[in-house]
Amino acid sequence: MGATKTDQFTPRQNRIAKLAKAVGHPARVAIIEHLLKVDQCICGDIVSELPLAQPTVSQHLKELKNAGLIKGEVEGNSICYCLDHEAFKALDEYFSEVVSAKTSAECC
Amino acid sequence: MGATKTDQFTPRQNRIAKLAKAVGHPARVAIIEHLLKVDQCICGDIVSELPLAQPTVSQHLKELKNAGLIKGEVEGNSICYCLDHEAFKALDEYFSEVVSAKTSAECC
DNA sequence: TTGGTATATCGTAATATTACGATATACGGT
DNA sequence: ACCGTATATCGTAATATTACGATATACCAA
Repeated sequence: MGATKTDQFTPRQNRIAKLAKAVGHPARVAIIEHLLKVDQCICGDIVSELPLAQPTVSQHLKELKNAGLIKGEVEGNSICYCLDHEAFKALDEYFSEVVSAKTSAECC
Repeated sequence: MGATKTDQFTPRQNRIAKLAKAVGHPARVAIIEHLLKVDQCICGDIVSELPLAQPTVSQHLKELKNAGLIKGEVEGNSICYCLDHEAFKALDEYFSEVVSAKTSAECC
């Protein structure tokens, strides 16, 4: 026990969960924020922006990439990562749906 | 080591991460979906909708509540939980911002 | 008050995540 | 070829999450 029963849920549920999970760490939120701020692909400098050691940052980047939130490759002596717009759009659409489906029932 | 360094990040980063993390499990996405579908507070029946045992579902509900995504209380022999609209709005706004901040730089 | 039903909590095993030192890899400059 | 810089991977310790059986709690109905 302990492992998530991925196969028991729908592909959509798993996809949203995977994307949201990747956003579910402040370091990764900070990385996303930084990618937005520099308004272009990261070419170095991520580590110095975060209060974490270099291997830890690398690991977070790997998870963001694995979840499909960022894309890019290492280019020579620096990395070139940027946000994957499609993934964020999927999240945006999901939460828009939830918000707009607001029910009239407010018993709590 | 191993614990998230929460105090090293901004409150906003931590808040978004906390909310997103709570969505980051397919069982919890399924619970949210169910809450939307029944279009009202849950009055029983969550366990039978999910492929998980009752204590596990209860634990997931606790986490959703702890993160602020749902609110409600136990009422007699059934629970009365519903989505906390504000929390989802916060997520919606966050991802809208990210999506709309799409940069022209697309080097990857 | 006893029994049935519904949810929560406890305890705990299996697994996953987080963090980082040490080390590997890869490129650019000299 | 060698060095400095930048990123990735390995190994591993600390912690968190996930899942569920057993049990507790709370309510309603008869």
